[in-house]
Amino acid sequence: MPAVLRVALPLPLPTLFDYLPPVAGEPRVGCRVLVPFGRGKQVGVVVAIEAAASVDGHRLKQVLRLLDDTPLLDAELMQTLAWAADYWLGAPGEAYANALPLALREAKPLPAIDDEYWSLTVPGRSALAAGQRRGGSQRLLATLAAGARSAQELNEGLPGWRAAARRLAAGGLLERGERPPLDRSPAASPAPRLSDEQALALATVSASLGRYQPFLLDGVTGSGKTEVYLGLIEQVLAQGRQALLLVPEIGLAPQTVRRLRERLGVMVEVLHSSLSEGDRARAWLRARAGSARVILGTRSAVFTPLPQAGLIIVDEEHDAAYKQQEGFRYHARDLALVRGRALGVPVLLGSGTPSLESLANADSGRYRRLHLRARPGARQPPQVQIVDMRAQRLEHGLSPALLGAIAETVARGEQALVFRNRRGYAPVLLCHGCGWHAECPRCERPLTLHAGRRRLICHHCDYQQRLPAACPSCGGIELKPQGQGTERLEEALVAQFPLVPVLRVDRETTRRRDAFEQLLGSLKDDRPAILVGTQMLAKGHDLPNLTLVAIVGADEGLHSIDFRAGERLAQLVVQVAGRAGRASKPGRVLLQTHQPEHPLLRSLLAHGYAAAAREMLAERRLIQLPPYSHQVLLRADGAQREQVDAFLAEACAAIPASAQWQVAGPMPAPMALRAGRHRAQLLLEAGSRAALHGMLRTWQAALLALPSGRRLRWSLDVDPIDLY
DNA sequence: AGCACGCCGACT
DNA sequence: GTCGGCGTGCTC
Repeated sequence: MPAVLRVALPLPLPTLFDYLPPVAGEPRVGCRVLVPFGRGKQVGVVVAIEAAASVDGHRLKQVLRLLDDTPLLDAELMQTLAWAADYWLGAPGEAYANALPLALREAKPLPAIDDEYWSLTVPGRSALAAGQRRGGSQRLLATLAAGARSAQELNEGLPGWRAAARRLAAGGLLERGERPPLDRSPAASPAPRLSDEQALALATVSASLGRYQPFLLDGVTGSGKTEVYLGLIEQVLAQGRQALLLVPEIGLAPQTVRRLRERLGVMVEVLHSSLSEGDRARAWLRARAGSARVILGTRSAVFTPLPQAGLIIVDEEHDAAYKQQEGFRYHARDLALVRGRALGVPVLLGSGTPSLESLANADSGRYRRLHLRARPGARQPPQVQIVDMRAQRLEHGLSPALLGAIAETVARGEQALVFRNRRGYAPVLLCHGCGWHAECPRCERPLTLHAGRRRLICHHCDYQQRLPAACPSCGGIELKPQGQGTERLEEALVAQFPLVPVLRVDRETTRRRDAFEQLLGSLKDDRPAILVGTQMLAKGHDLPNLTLVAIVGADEGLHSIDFRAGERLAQLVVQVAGRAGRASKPGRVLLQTHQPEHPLLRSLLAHGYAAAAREMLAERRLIQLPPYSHQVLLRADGAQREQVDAFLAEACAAIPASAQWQVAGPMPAPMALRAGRHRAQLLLEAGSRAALHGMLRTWQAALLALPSGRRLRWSLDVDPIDLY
């Protein structure tokens, strides 16, 4: 009886496809196959080998070609991917498509696993010694004289080296190789002395190596989490095993890579979206081969094969960047835990401001908790103080108390950071003549004034228009910016402190690749400066001379409909505040607010994040919100409101009645109109995850069958992290 | 998702 | 009389 191959194809379809085995080769589960599909061809992954097809035999086509002799995806990854597709309601093929780098989803031979290495030839050495070359060629020769380098290393250290390499290789001065030469063995630098808390955390996780155990490492920025990670990775390497380190965004990666390389003395593979597809594939394959020992990456790196897994670390586990917000809506932190269980390795979640989900898991005993409270180097926690904005005479949104504190700081030769989570000049442009304000025609939300570019821009859909000279409604010229964005704060601070450099850090000022790095790099030294910026400033570079952090207008989110607004605000405040003060210089944090008596702020400032989180958890438990209930959100958007409403009404009717779940909505989305499309949603909540999950696939199938769903866009989000 | 098939409007 | 709009259905 001929076997049938069940194949996952990279399409957003809820089904797998059956094929007859190829003429040649022995396909196994986890192998890629090239198959005919419709009029074209697709690369799929063999998910199962069955005795009988699930469709009529005459519809079966034959696999064109087996692409892998041995499975590209091992049993653990196959199992985890199937679990993930099921849990997050993904199309089966989409999970595989997310796991495989693009270059591995083509019907081509696997790229060579060894990196490209360049070294000097004997004539090359003579040429260097004779000083025959200049400029880029000379620099490249000098670099390689110290030992062969990989293309990756040269990219980092010598931009534009490739043209020089081509010239020199043509002259026989250089030679290109494929495998690491033997003379490369970067010496590991010694570990610093650990604090008692660090040593305890290290020993506790270390005792669990070799089996699954989740840990929540609670430690603010600067508390030495990274040293704990490094110590553990060192032990994992010593056991001949691999370590996977996930970070929320790659902006944090360059410094982390450098630190890992210097400390561990091994190559660190970096996997992230801005890598070239070839490099991504090579890194992925090296992990699969086991030659990559330490893998550092963002969300999608959670799919890296780990045949000799020893440890998985998720840094800044509370960060929303771990949740994919489109297509296959998986959560990399949650998936890391699933993989840890399947691989039988500990999973270490680190954060100074853990998510309420993780805190609840620690409370219930599912995670073991580790604390890093003391700051090494006897660093004092910053002193946080509320500035009541009511009844204050404001200077462009800055209170006298705040300006005074900045003045004192720069007078001492130190640096101040003004944090405002809103870019542009002003969030609203208002006509004092008639009350008209500039609004986005496609979102019906106020347009943000960007004074430098003389434009009004919608921050939701990027609609832009020129700044009107007069009110389009009454013709008056009393158009007044309302509220403050970073651009306006910068202007106000420049006017107020003409002798101090004021640097603005937001998407506008850092559009160039490494402008951000450069900007922050220039603040390393001991001169006074004032930084103004958005979220981008919340993490990243260590600024030793920064002693004052002023948070402006962060409390606006407290009125949001999203029940996670408070949690996010608390995390943001703590992360931003953590940037103040280093070693010898104590830090100070000012929180300027209209709601000084708000319970969350009071609790946060009086007792810290842990206490505030505890109160928020108690509240969530009381009103049965996550993590004490489970949610699935059906979002829909379409050109006409009626379409959207009709679809959601039918979707709602398709939910079987049960006491095990509750339905909220259909209701308009918090942004009911965005980029000209009407948006609405339906929320499903349940106390039991299993009960909820039991009905989801059936419901999804019912939704797919609804004709009203075909003319609009809709998606199901399991465990949504925001309600937008 | 991509692509074909299939019936109704403004054009060389 | 056609070219082409996107609604509908299918892909093993």
